[in-house]
Amino acid sequence: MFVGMPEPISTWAIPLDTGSATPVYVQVAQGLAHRIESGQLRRGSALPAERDLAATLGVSRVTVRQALALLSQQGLLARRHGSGTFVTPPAQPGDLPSRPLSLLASFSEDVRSRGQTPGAQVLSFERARPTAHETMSLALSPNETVYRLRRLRTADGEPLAIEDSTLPASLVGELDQRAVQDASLYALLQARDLSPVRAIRHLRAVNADMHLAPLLGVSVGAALLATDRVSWLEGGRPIEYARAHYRGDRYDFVMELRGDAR
Amino acid sequence: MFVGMPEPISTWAIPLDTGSATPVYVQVAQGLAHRIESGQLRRGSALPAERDLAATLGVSRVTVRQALALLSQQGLLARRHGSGTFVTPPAQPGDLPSRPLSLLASFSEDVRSRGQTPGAQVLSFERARPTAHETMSLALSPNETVYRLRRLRTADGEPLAIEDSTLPASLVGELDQRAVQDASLYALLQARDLSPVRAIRHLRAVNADMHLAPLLGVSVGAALLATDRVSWLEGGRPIEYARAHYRGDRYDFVMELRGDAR
DNA sequence: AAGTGGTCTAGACCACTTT
DNA sequence: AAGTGGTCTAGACCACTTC
Repeated sequence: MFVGMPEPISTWAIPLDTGSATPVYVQVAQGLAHRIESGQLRRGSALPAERDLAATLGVSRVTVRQALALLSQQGLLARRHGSGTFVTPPAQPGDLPSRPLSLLASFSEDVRSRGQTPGAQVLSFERARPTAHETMSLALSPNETVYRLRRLRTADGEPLAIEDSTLPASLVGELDQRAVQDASLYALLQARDLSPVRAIRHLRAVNADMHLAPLLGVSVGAALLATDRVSWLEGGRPIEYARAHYRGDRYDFVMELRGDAR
Repeated sequence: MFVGMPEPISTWAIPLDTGSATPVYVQVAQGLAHRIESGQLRRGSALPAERDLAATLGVSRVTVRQALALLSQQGLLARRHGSGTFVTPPAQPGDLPSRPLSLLASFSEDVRSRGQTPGAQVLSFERARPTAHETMSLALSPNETVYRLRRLRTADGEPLAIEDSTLPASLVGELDQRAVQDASLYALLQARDLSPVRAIRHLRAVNADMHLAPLLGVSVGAALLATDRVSWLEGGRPIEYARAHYRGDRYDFVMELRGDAR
């Protein structure tokens, strides 16, 4: 395809060794990755169309797509249907602004402390019987019921996390969807004198599955920071079990550790 | 392919709506995911060969491969070249054993506290000029040099993390590869009276890139828990900057939070 | 309307694992 | 030797975005 004068096509030439042990699509991916990491391809710049790349490299379009998929999985590229493929070097650890430390803070406080505006959108709300896992985590007795709340959490309007909260109904009293819609859940608990004083939080990294990916606006397989948290009241009774999945590209978790090395 | 009597092929039938808005490969993936999540497919059980699945479903093999790739990205399936495709439901948060809390502990202590045996394999060791990021993190003055150490960290012999450590040469004194080979780095520092008393740690979730994936024995795109940590001595001087990438499927990070809710 | 990425096909050959 | 997943091709049509 001849266009006016965009970029010399020769810029996109990548030496390919078809007889090599490393697959062609990996060679293509490495070639492009090198251009990105060395700064030859600026953030946001567009790649040639798949068909053009295939033609200049002398490989099939499917092979080019395999290479682009590989780089997209790594977060180096973003593909926009009908528009093009663009360079999106992921945020480097080094260029993160130093942020306040996360303590026993709610999502809202956490986001606010980062200088952004928190938001929530209730995806589901129900009163139900607890699962086996919830029963154990919240130290429930048989026949107790729980409130279960799923919210999309946003920062400056952008999806940041999916948060699933479970609270023992017997402890929090009556709760309806309206009460939980706008305000911070912690603020609501605080109003009822149910502020947690201790929490244990697990953090893991997982790949986004088909259910979570569309909710967060990421592609399947994107890295998510998954956290499980159980919070206790002063007296030692569990008040909340919360599981959250944060977008890996939009969130980092900060903690401070003190004490002597042992 | 007719084999003896493995599984009725009809078990693998998935209703496909070729005219639907959702792509066929997604439908296939959802059908398989449902079987896995509902427990119809036990952990470790093998799927039919790609060619067989394609034949029974009436789609091309490429389409089947797209579906399997999707599930593989989510960690539901493991594909073994020459052997087959197997069900590997990822560890659920709920079925993790409760583990001791991570404090200001070294990797070795951390792994040991989980009841496993830590190991290390030095991938590279050098004395060099610091990068701009290292200079800032370690508060170095110009012209200072650093030791840079890259190690594969293992638990019970299995790859668990890649750890990149940077230490100011002026502070730690002479260091050679032998000294750093077997022992814990923290133990070595402790011997020189250089135990950190405070650290700040950032955690994020990232997708494994082409460099890290093979080192950790995971596929490109697998979720990794990335941590950045700066440690300080009693006097407030930075003694170590460490970046680690943990396998998301083998590691979870635990922390305890105290204080009143505010 | 033109250009882009997304999906799908049918077939081929290679590389690895198991028997 | 047989069966498996891995790679690659050439071509087709669809869906979305931009002009």
